[in-house]
Amino acid sequence: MLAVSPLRNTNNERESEMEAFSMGGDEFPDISSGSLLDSIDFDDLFVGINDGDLLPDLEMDPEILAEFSISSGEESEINTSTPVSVSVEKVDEGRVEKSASDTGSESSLILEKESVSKREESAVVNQSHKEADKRGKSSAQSKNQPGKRKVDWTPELHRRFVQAVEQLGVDKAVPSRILELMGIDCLTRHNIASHLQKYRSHRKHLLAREAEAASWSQRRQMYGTTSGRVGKRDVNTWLAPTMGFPPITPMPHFRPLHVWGHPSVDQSMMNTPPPPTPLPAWIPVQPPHAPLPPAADPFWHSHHHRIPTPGTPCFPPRMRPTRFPSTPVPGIPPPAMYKIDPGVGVPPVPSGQILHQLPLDFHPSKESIDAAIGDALSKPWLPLPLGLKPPSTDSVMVELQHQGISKIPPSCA
DNA sequence: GAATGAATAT
DNA sequence: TATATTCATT
Repeated sequence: MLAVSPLRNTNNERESEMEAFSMGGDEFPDISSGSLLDSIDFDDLFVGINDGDLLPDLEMDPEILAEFSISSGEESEINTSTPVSVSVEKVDEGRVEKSASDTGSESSLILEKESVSKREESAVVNQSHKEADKRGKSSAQSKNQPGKRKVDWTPELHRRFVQAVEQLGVDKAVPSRILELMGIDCLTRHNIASHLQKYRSHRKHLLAREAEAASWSQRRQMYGTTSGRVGKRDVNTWLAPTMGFPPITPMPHFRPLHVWGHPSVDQSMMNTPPPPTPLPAWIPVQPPHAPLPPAADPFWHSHHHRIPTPGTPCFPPRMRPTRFPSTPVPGIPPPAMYKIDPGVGVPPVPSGQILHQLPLDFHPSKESIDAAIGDALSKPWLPLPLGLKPPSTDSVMVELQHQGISKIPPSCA
């Protein structure tokens, strides 16, 4: 069972950038435990990603979402020292072939679809048709030769990266060690260094914003604004997800789950209410002072995440939304809106919180919407947040319109 | 010489 | 924008 710590929304980002999200409890495995990461079923965090049926507009096959790609100008090769299934895609003049998988016969896609709970790690190497230059080296040696390969940091690869960084400690994580822990031979220290640079940069950014949020919190207290309630309606007291970027401090007794396989989150984020931020106009039916969806981590907006990545909030599987009319937004086709009736066992999601964006046709049948929503809600871990992008014509926004919600359903325990 | 990380290039 | 590459530093 997950105990939910005081959860607060940190929606203070004006840049549509994912901030932090977390839920957790003291019943998570201790952070100091070496088996912590192993104890987490990361696939639960990615529920929904592999729902190919709901994701018709992916620019790549759903299975690749959990894979990483490396573009190469020549052959591809992956050697893994860890039990990571590796799928190698060769792309040669439009021809794509899967050439390897630890399943021996099935692609990781199939495995992921068939077994949601099974942790599937896979890698994809995409090879471009650029001029090969082996320079007399073996394929392993020539991997990632300058200008030859480009590592595509997919969620899965990033998760492994984060896992390694956390294992080492953010301050002690250096490329060589990270590479070692990741156990993906097709990566080079330079690849890691580059990504680490970005990772640290983002971490620094988060720290700065956290300080800003803390400042806002102080101001709100000074001005007597009660956090968590505006008027008669509760607003967000729940912390938005922290995407795959670094926990700032260890949390020995608080193990929030969040996306990207991040097993931990900065505790300071857990107690920092966001500054009031104007809601984007495209979000219909927003109550006054309703919180924004959590600002998105850059990874959320990468090409891998054109669909929402599952976050931590969870809903009772039995919950079903009911439709309600949406408020038209000039210039933006009104998304199909659903409300989720207030009920017991729903996490403290704020009113107005976007819960799920379903890449459906804009005018799908009621049945298909209901089926899609129902499918989403049936998952113990609902994907969220959905970023701040306006609903596209092929998406359906699901928005929580009610609340009065205070406890975690047993399904999340 | 290798590793690192920041700056810069692509 | 994301990643690769360069370069100064250790």
